[in-house]
Amino acid sequence: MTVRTRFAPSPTGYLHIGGARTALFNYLFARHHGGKFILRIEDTDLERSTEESTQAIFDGMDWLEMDYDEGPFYQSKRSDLYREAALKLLDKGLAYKCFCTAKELTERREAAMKEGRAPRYDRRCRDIKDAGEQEGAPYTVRFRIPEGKTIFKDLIKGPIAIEHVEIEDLVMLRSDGTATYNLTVVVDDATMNITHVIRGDDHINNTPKQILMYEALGYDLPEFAHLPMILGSDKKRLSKRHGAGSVTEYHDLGYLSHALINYLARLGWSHGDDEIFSMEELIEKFSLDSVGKSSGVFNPEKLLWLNHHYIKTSTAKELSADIIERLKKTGVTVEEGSRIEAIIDGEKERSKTLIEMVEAIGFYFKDKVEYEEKPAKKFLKPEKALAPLEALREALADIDDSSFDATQIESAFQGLLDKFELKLGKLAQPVRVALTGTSVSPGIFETIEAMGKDMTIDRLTEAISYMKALPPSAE
RNA sequence: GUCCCCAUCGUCUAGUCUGGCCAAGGACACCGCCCUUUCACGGCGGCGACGGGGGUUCAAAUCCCCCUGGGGACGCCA
Repeated sequence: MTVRTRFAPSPTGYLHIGGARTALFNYLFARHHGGKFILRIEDTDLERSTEESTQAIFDGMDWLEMDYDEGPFYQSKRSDLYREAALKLLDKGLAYKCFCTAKELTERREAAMKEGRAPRYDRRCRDIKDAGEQEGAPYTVRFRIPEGKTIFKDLIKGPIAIEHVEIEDLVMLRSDGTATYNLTVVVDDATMNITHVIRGDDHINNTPKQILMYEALGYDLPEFAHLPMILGSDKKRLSKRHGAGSVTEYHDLGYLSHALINYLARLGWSHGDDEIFSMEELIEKFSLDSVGKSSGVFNPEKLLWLNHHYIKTSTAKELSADIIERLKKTGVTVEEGSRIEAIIDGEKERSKTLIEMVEAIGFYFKDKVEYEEKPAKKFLKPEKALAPLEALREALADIDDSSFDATQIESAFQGLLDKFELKLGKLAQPVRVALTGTSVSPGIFETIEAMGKDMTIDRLTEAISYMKALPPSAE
């Protein structure tokens, strides 16, 4: 039997961290077993479902590169199927009509809560004989929960038993005739031949209800696997409060999609002491046996570390399109090619996000350098830096345009160090400030190479003028 | 309130099923040192946990029970 899993979000918001991990585990499990992964949009709640949310979910799936084999299916287009199933149960006496109004139910529930009783439906319409009298009145269809208890073996949590007295006779069809979640899920998972239902453990309590419905409808049961929740740093269920909500927001924040994938995979699942996994490795190694039972706290620091790791190990070529796009948004137009790649290579090891990288390389594209106050004051001192910088400008000008590379630049530096009897740091820092405006940048030779001869000389000239214009120092 | 689930460093986790190899390993974060033209990267080291109590056993992080703590569910939401 081929494995078939599904991700079934309701389009009432974007694809968030928790949903993305559920999708990922379904995806990995299906791929690992050479099965199918299906996307289903659970949009039976017309009030809250929106097209924007549906699109946001697609965007998230796309960004994370989780491709699905079938779907997207929309529950809103399958209402006949659900209705048919509900009517069948009604016919067989496994479901019944309930004439209680929503208002009555809410009142009773609140009263029960207040008195410390279980806020469960009291089954008052279960056996009414005079249903005929109610003819014409709106009603819902409720599933008749039988006596006994349900035990199922969860692939992650192990055996779980729930007494039926704890389960209420749930509404399957609303008074407007539309189906509710527990019915749609069962009908869809059964008719789509889902073999493994992998979802958040907030659904554990729904599982016995659904198993009972599978049985009532005569369907074969799938396997169930309930994933532990992801919590925020306050140990509360993860929400927007804890940082970015939508996964695509992480793209905007400069994260690589694979960093998020790797992070999400390791939150709740492990493979010995390994931390870094390519998608291929995840597919190869993923197993529900290695999924933990306890909930995990979302740790942005570790995500950041992974992001940094993947930036470091990406090639400049791989990053360049994204970086160029981001530069464009800051008003800088750059062509693809070796120059931007050299710039990216210089910055890869020190940028934890692509946003940081764009900020860090901004100096290459500005018309004029803006000196930060502290470094300028410290390093652009005429009495120390003026002569070396002037000499450097000449030495660099002497290098042939075609061989203006780090090696040539380094030997130009070396000549000056000997002449002025300076250590490299004493020369590199003033140069760095002159070129970048800050005291922090990649290696100075690489920076000069990436900047190019003309711009380097222009900026050295600017720094020289700047120092000359300075009032005489008291030192 | 009732039911369900869970419990190893601050966090993610290995180890738990199949008790001894665990005076508990790795990773993130943090701290220190080294490398060094700055910042990073990297290297080395440090800090730091089996929630508590009872059992079972020659032996318990590992098995059992209770307590505590945390999470979840109880909708004409999904």
